[in-house]
Amino acid sequence: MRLDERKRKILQAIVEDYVATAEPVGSRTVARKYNLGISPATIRNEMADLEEIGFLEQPHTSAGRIPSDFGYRYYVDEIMNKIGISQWEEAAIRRRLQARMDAIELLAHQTTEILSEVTRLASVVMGPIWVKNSFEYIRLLPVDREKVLLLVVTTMGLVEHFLMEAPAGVTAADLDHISRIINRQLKGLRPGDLTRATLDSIYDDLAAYRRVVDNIMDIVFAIMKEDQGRRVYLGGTLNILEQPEFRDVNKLKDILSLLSAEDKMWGLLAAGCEAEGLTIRIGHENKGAGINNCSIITATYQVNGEVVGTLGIIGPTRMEYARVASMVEYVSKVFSEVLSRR
Amino acid sequence: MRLDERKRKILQAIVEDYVATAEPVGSRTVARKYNLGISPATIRNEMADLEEIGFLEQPHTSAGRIPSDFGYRYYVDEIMNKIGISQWEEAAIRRRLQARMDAIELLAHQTTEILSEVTRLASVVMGPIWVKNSFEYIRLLPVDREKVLLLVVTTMGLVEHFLMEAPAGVTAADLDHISRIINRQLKGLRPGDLTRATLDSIYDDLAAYRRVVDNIMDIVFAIMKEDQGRRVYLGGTLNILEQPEFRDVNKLKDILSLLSAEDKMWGLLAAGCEAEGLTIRIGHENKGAGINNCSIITATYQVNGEVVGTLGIIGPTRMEYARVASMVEYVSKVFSEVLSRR
DNA sequence: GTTAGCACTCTCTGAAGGCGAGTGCTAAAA
DNA sequence: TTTTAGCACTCGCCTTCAGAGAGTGCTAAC
Repeated sequence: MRLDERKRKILQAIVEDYVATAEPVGSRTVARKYNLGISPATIRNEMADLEEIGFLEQPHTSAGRIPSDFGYRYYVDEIMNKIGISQWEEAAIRRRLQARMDAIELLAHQTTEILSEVTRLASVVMGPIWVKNSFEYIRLLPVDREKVLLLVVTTMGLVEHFLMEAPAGVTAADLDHISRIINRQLKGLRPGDLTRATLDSIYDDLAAYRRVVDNIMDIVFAIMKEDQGRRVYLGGTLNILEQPEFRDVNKLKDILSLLSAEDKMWGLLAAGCEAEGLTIRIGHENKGAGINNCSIITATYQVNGEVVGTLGIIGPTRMEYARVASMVEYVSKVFSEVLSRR
Repeated sequence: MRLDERKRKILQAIVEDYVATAEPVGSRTVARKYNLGISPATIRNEMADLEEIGFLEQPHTSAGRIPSDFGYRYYVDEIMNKIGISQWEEAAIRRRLQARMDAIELLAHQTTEILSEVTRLASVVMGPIWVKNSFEYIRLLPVDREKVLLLVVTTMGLVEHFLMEAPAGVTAADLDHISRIINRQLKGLRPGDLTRATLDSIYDDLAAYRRVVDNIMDIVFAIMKEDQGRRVYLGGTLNILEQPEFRDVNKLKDILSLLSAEDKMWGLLAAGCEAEGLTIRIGHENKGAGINNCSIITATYQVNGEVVGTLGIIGPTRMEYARVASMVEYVSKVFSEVLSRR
């Protein structure tokens, strides 16, 4: 199907305007916004033609036109310009995908999923606060010609392990040397304590192993950097749609914007951290947050006996407190166990 | 604040009815559904009292009552029965939290998040199909007195690693022996090929190491079991709320039920697997699925050159095809790279 | 102290009518 | 022959209004 230039231009204008506004596009709009040098009446004629061959549709007699599936298809195949994405966007995507995720992050994610599944509410896990946690030591174990296992152990007995690549020339003795130096420099450091000077000093001492050390410090740094703990994991956010109180679009917007504001969520969850165990906050008791008609049930969780965070659910004040509280409590118990055992 | 028994009963009835129905509760309803042996008129009097002390509210003059925040607070503190959760539920939670998640799962999750962030649409990653993948070998490396590193290598060059506990008595020689036996039995097996007989045979040969072998086979089994690949990862589902086409609650329900139906989603995504590279399916072109007005853009991803799955986004037919297609394509490229490099 | 009866209040629903956006057609202009 | 201006017409959206229904508060009787 071949369209003349003018029809293509009009189809393009309609598709792009509709994509941008989600409103049916009228002939006047096309004439005004896209200077094609023709009058609305002419455009109306062309639009009638485009409708006849099935590229446009009218929701009702006196509305503008919207593209049909076939119209989009033609647009995609014949009209649209394949725009590339910017270097900046590419870099952002690449960086995010290559960022290391640690085991706790994974587990937290898994936990939100379970919590929201059993409670049918939106769930939250506050990433652990590591204030009382500090660097203990790393170990490097050769696995095969190109792979080395890195273990990072902290005072709370948590172990993170990573399989990394290493140039073939690095021997077991080299690895021993590297880990000794790093351990001496970092021993006892808390998240946030890692300074530029320490890093430089390590690189000086290990100049010969630049590539391997790069890899190691990448990981150690990711584990030790301060803001890592300030994460909030969300799950089951779609469950809130099931609640009749959120039929109202405005209330929905309110709670969604709260949920996606990490700092506010952090504040709300940290409040539950004061007392060990279960906390139920009903409606206005969640002060500060711009939410009404919502309750939050949280329970603290522990790593090796120390309270390091909270997890729980958010739902309308109208909720089955007894059932949900038991669920939250139990999940926090198992979560603590699983964390402590690693 | 002390309430007499009858007021407690009435408050309880109202809270529980309102929790269940989300409708203001009238005196008639309380009298009919909760046999308290008193008439609606009496209940009305009591309700007026409860409203006066702030435990109940009236949305408007001639509606039933709903609990206030204080009412819920009293209910939670003084009335509700702390019901435990069933053993069955406990077991389910525990099982889910202790289930192993492999590295690909983690990466897939991360990828959906990135995709939906850059496109502002709901994103999907179809878990890899491992048909052309088979078991190559495991390696067991002692890490310290109680920990052993398990590496599972498959023909596509993928390596999964796990840190597991082992009884102190197991020596390096033992581990060597164990891995030799397991490797001989499993070599070349595909996902789904692992039979009961093979398992039994392994346990026979390694009866002495029952506990360690249990741990290992747990992991290997998780990696090799057939349906593992049939997973679909979702991300950014809340983004669909931003689209004006889903203001309509029914359309919203439609797409949400589609998104949560894993088998249907799998079908839709597998369709994009036929041709390597980018696939754009507009509206009705997504046949079979009960969705209208939705388009799906997917791109295949590879592990070491082999196409093993697809990832992409779902949004209204009204979408910025050019921009979104570029994003999906680029993410699939980086995802392939990251997967292949491990 | 409890209950039946009754007037009253307030929301919800559907119908009716006005408004406005946008079309299709016709006839004139280029 | 193509383009444009003019105009009547259509149809969804919004507001208004009345009737129905649910639930209350008050009063008087039990």
